Amino acid sequence: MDNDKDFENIESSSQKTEKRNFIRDIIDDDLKTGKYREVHTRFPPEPNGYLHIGHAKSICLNFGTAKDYDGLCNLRFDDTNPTKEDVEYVESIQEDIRWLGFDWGERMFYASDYFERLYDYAKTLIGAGKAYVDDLNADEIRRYRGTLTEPGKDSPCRNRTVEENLDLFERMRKGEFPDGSKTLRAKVDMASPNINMRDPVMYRILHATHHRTGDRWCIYPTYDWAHGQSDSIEGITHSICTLEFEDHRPLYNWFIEQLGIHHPRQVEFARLNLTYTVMSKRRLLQLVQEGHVSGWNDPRMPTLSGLRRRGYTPESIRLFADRIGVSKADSTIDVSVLEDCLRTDLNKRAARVMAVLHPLKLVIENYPDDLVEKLEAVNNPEDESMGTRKIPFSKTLYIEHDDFREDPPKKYFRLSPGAEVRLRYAYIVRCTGVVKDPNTGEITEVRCTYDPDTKSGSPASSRKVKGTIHWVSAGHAIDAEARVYDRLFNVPDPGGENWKESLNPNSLEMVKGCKVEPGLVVAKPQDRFQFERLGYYCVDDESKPGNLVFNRTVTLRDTWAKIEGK
RNA sequence: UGGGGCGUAGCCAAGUGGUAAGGCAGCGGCCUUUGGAGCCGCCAUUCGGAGGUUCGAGUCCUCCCGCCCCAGCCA
Repeated sequence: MDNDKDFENIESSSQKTEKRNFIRDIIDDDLKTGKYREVHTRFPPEPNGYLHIGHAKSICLNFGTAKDYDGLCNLRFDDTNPTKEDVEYVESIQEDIRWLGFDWGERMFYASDYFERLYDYAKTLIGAGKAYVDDLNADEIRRYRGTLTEPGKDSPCRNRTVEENLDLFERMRKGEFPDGSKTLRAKVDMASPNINMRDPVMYRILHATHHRTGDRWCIYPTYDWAHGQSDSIEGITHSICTLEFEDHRPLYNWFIEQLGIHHPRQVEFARLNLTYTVMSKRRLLQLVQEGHVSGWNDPRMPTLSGLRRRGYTPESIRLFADRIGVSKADSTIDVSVLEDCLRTDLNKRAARVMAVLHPLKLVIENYPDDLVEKLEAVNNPEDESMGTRKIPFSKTLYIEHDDFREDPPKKYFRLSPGAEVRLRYAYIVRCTGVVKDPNTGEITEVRCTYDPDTKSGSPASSRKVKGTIHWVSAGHAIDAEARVYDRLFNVPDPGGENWKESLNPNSLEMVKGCKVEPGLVVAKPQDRFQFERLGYYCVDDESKPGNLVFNRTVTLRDTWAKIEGK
């Protein structure tokens, strides 16, 4: 409930007034004509991998649409292939959907719940002369299938009697035949221009242990056979799926019609593609297995667990799903859309804090040696209710290395010899010089003087200076590590066979020796902050008291980088 | 070249015969103790192309072009 409220607050204006898309048009029509009386959808993942942002689009669509129409959405695991599936995945999938903010109530199902029923349905089809046991092996089936331009030809087994088919099918179930030696096929049309109708396989023999049914079965339904009937059994009204299943729809309809059971309506939409990443399970699995990333939840991964660890919020992902819309046109969304959704959300709720990633010592020559002032800082200028805090200020500070240039370019508003800058929430200082390492020439310290009249909040503080920089007090700051993430790939579309060549070698920079304001001692994993002027960071799961680790979630919009880049 | 889909701005996307919403990106400006945020403005005489119907076409018709998917006992 809270989530919904927050979410609505994010997107205030025009966009959220009404979500329009072709699927809602279809539903409106079905409701109006009385084809269906309510809306019942389902999200049907195969538990063979972790969910990614593309699944999030589907989850938001299925759960979101059902909710908006006061309908229901089931979670169903399409677990028809025991050789690829695992409980590890069914657990992570549930966790990710819940985290995203959706709830399937008591309606969590498995296709394997229906194995017995599917078996009976199959016998019904056999009895009606609409399915047969085939002795052809995989290779032979492929050859008999024909090609895109030539029709297939009938299997020699196609005209077995009902009795023989029934007998053989029962013996398949009993385990009398080895893997791959027989299949049950639907008897449709080997000459159909739609290859999916050329007697598709319904059951294959697989002596494999299933993560739920164990060794009870040695024949398993194919997806094509199981999916539509599972939807039907659950009373699904709208089976929303991706485009590649569009030409399977005639087959699914055929099964349903032969069986005379509840007929869901399948609607297909275009799957999500995002720039600078890959989305296929095969490739994601490869990234994990070959060690290009640390795991499924590596913060650079487009998986929900990766995005979560990176610091993405469920609200930002739901907003994203809303903004990109749904259509049937193949599309690739610019990752900046996702990033903007995140900033929109975090800007309103992340507490501001000062952190220096690359510390450079700044000494205020005319500041008393032992004085420590507690200065008041605003926690979030976007939300007054988040209050203020006190931060210590002293003679020796750390500033960002980037915020000082000995030889500043034009329009550089930060510190340089002779220049004045505002120290955020503190004083205006003027740079008086630098101290260099006599051997390396490296700047080890910046010297400055401060103007005591310009303390933040005092009347004279209204004096304008061009720049404001962040800082921490050297004697009070605590150490931290920052993991600065960048896009996983160097190119917008890492497609083709050589996709791994465009992996970004600099997608992770470990920055040790960061200095952060003392209040952060209490930060716990998943806490999110805005490091002022730098970006949004969240505490990593590996972070421990005394060994703080922050992940950079996303940078702030950086106008200066843009100017300097030109 | 069989079948199924899809083409509206750099990227998405509304639009349902009445004169091209919105978002992201980009570009100007205002404002600012975050080069953040916010605010204002600009950004499609035209909807893949060509014909046709109509007083009127992104929407209807015809032809053409381009892109995606399908020949797993994967999903």
